Amino acid sequence: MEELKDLLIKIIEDSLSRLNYIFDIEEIKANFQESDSLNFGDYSLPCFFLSKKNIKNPNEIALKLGKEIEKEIKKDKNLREKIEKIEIKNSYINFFINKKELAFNLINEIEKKKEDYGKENLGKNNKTMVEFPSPNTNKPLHLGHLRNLSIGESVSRILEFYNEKVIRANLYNDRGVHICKSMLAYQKFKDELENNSENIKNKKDKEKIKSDHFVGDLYVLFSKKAKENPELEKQAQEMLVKWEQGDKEIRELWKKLNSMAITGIKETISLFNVKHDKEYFESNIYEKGREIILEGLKNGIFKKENDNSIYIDLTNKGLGKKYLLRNDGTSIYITQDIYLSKLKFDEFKINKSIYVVGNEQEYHFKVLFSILDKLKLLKKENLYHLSYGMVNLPDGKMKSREGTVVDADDLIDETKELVKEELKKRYILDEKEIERRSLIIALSAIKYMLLKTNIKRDITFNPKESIAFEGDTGPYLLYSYARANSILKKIKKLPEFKIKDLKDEEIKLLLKINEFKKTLNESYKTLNPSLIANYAYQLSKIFNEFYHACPVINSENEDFRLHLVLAFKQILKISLYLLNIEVLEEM
RNA sequence: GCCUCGGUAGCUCAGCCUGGAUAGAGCAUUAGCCUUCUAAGCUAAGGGUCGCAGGUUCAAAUCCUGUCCGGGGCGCCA
Repeated sequence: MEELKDLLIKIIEDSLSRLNYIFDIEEIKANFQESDSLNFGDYSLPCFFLSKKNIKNPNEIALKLGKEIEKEIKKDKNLREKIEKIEIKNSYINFFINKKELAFNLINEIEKKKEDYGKENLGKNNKTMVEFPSPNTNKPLHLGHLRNLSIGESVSRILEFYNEKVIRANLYNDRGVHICKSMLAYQKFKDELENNSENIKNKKDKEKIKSDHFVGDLYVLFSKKAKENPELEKQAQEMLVKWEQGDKEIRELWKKLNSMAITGIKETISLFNVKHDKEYFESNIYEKGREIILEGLKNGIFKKENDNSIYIDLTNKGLGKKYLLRNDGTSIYITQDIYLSKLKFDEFKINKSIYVVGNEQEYHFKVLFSILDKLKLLKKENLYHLSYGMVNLPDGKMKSREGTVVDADDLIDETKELVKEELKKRYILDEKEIERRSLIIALSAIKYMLLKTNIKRDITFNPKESIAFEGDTGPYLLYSYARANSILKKIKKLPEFKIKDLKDEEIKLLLKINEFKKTLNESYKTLNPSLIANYAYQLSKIFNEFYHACPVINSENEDFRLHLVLAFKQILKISLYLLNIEVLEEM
């Protein structure tokens, strides 16, 4: 395609010369554009830029130049085959490429490469760690974590598709006052929690509360109690001190609750089809990093306050003053992060580190990366904060401590139940198959909902309007896939194909399939899965239009259309794989 | 106050980087289409000061400046 573009630009250049027009080659390149409208051709050249220099009406220029180009194209056999026609519309010269040749090449390439179609070696020298979703261990995952998981996994897959070696890492924030709150509630109000079902949010199965939900319920109960009795906050702080001193009883309780939380969290992560290669625990590293800070102090990168606390002055970078060690010598959050960032590179010999973390922490990462850079420990260009927007509720932010969160497990369960109803309405299936399909469909709905919005933007999720299954949704994509499959199931062996005249719907589908590589490349460069999500939807939409306009089986063009459907199916499958959405052969 | 992200149809969002021909989808509303490959589908209609004001340009939702509104951040919290 690129070659054709260059060829055309050359022709334009020659034609302009022959007509004695004044022009600038760079201007031609800048104005020459691709188009995705069937009416305006595949490429076009607006001629306004020639108007001033040549003191002529742009329409007139387009007309003359267009004719000259047409003559030129007719002379060249290669171009004659590739360019079907050119049209002049007002000040535009529109080029229509030969779709038959495109169709032939595209379909053959997809059938040859199959699930590897679109793969590139751009990232082959990269070993990249992607860290996500790094939860706190005092509560179960919520919808915000699911967005994080969706983005982290999808980005990992996109990187792998371009041949990067990816290490998926998760950092458990398993220590701190937040855990102590759950622990304190356990000591004081455990019985109350268990005897009063109103305190238990996950009511579906009271006998067997999921372990992380139990810890989370304790946390919510703590907050409730602490409102009435502020003394509790103080006690939680005291507990943290005891924890740090290694108090045996406290440590035992901590281990117990932590393990409950982490077990439950892992179940959810695994249900979401994500598997981590490495787990870090804050409790193991929270005291580390002090040596690095002291070293930096010696080198004059950090400064000491009168009270002995240590800080870095980043005022010249607009980041202000940031403390790194307290006056009692203890670490701060960022101190351990400096340590961990370096550890990742040392342990895994990676050369790129991606942090999938919400945009509320942008300042933190700017500071972190600046410090690592100044210390010459790591280079800024190898560190990337993949920042994404918050998931909000219609009345504002989700707050764990108040219990106003959309719980991940509950959402998956509830969505699954709705899918089951839909399935029962439509098809007769045994219970096991309903279970299997409903989970896949429910997850597709949730994942797609979370990935289709540009990652930079906040999402407003309305729990009252349950997750949709129609229109721009995950199930629509799965449905389109299953539809394509049901056509292909009808034939035993794929015939050879010839391409006759193409209908608009066939051309549109071809052109959209042809866009896949470009979209994928863009999403790799920008680490933005939403581009692929939107592409998958547009592709499916065009397929459904094709489906209605062009019968396949027993049609005159059956052979070609079968191959076209197969190509569509392949591209949609790859797209969905990159979004971590599993497909169903039958809906 | 400073930094940052956003403001496009009633609602949820594409498009903006890299300016181009009538601004696109979905939901919701209305009207159609299932003896033919899966109706979780398709077709059509209505619905727009692209926050506002300037500027650059032959051409601005897109670039620049200012401004208003909203989110987030600016802790020896994590």
